[in-house]
Amino acid sequence: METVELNDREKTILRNIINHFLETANPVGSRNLTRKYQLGLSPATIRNIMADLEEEGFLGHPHTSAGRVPTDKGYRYYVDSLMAPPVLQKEEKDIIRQELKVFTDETDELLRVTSTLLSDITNQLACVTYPKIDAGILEKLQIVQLTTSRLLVVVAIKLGLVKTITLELKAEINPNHIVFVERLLNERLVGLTFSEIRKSLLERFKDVSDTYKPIIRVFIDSADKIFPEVMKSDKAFITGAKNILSQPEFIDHNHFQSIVELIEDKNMIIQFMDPKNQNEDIVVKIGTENISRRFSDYSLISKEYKLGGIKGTLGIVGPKRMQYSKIIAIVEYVAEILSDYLRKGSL
Amino acid sequence: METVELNDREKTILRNIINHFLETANPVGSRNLTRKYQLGLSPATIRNIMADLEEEGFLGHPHTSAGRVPTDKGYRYYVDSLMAPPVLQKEEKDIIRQELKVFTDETDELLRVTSTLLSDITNQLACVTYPKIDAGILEKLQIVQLTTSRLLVVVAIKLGLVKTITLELKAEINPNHIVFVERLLNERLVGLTFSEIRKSLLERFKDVSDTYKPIIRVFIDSADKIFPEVMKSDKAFITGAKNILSQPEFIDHNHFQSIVELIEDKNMIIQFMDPKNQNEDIVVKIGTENISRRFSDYSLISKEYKLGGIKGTLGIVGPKRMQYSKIIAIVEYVAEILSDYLRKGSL
DNA sequence: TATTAGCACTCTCTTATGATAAGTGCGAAA
DNA sequence: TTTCGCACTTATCATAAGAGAGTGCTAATA
Repeated sequence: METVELNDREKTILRNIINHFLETANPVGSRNLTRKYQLGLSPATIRNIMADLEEEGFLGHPHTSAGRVPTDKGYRYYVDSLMAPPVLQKEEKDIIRQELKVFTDETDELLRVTSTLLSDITNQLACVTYPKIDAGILEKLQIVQLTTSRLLVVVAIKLGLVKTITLELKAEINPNHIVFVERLLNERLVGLTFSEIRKSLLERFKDVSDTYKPIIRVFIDSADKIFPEVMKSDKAFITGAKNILSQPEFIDHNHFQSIVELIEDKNMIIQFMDPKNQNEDIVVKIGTENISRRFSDYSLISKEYKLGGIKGTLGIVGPKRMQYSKIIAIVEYVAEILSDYLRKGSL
Repeated sequence: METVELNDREKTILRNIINHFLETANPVGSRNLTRKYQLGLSPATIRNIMADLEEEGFLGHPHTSAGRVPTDKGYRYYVDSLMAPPVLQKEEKDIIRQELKVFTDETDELLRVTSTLLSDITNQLACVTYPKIDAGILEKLQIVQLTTSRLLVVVAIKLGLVKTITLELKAEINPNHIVFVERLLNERLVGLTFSEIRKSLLERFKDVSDTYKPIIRVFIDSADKIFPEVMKSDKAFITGAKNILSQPEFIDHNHFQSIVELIEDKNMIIQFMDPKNQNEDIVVKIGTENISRRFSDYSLISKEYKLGGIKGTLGIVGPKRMQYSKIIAIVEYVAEILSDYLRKGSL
């Protein structure tokens, strides 16, 4: 795709068209545009420019005699070069900071609140994934014996996250053995990342004497559960369906239903937000820029949040027609605050 | 409300009308009825009977010249006296039992799978609440020290459920104190139900020496979190929105949206299924029989499942037009299997 | 007396029709 | 290069007409 240089007048027109469309959701015509913005140009001139912009692929027609609508390329250009820079007012920042000052030590609750906040203030479908503890470093492992054959394993990750798993054993267990195994596991695994542990677990405990073999065996077999890639099978919080559904693009029944399916099948969105596609910066994917065909009518704005080496993703999904500038600013700020909170906060 | 006795012919007609409506979702007319069922009666006669049934309040008209539609009273009579008895085929039972044989020790996962199963086979919105551990008996309490000022409390309930909570302390803690406090808590609380503990906690630890007071204090302050009424704040699994939304009664946009709000605000449904309104038997609430105005267009079928003294609720919500007989049988059987599983199973 | 036939009437749903409004594209004028 | 004027296109809305399904009532029938 060749890069086309737009002159100032074209830029202004394109910016106005998109701004107008973002507000009204109606295809914007030349007449309408001159009435709303003082451009010192007649509708006919605007039409000529519009025709040029359409030629270049920034605009489209729903049908011959409708107004113009931005294409994905148009949105992209808008986000990159035309829109107002994404900044938040001090008051808006204050609100976000306030809302996230929840009293909770539960990761669950914190992430849920974050997601709700994000969906409420952006009016979009929000998603906050669990942090990928894959890169987390094991700080301490403790075993609590629940019954003669059931163990609760407490896994503490550096910097504050805690995870618990119950293990079922076939035979009864000698409490003394547990103490020994616990010490052994700690001696050999503390300081390693989860992914290192999963890879090398078998190797590291080859030498264990037959007395403790059965117990160690269970740990090795359950390694994927105890030291998983992500924190939970139910890997994300998704909120705000009602926001997105009340938008005018969803008068259509099919769209409606596809969104509902999306919400119920969290995996779709989670994949969509896969941190693999994520770097330090905020990610904005517009329409067909998304890998999956199913999302070609939506835009995604997401950002990584992190705590040391442990990363998660948060963001929003919505119709392509959205207030990019404002929402980008919000997503960025929420990610920042959440990272701060995880670093300093009680969690 | 006076009880009206219907004669056999009226019963047959009413049953046929409702059965037909359940299938087609269209108001059923006299002509249509004679064509489908061999009744040995002319449309005119049927019309007379229909008029009688409408007089008694079992049927209604959407408008003057439409066919008849069951009223809530009609459905109620149908469920109580007309429909085929709710029984499942052996194969159907087998499928349910198979599906619930998931390999998991996590309560979360089990309940989620149950909810998914329920919504899939009933084609309705399914809900499975967390068990009310209020009546659960404390079996054992263990404290794991995560850092100098953070504790993980492991609460084991008789019969297999486990709950963990993290506590944040203001001051640093002496590990020896923890061992002492743990013993003390166990000595005085094991064997009591959660609700007993919450009520009497303060009283029971009045005499504790000043050395341990601060730690005990934290436990007393967090009693509602450690020994809560329900297992989790996020108290239920709700699945199957797409099923319910694909039904013909949801062509209407408003209905659509209200359902989506419902799914996001789990509290509504949970209250709706409140075990207080629940006894041993299956509960069927039709339309306006529901307390909340918001549910007057829906029917609820729910049943308690239990494990010793600990009870939860599971069930479905859907449009009043549903296959009552089949769904009642399914809900009943799933509750039974889940109770069995919780009693005998690995959980 | 219970049942049926016949008929006028009502309401919804679909399709056709025409008018209106918003917008485009293009040739010609400024 | 910009603007004007004009023919043309398309969506939207309201209205009208006709078909289809069903009811309610009266009169005839078994």
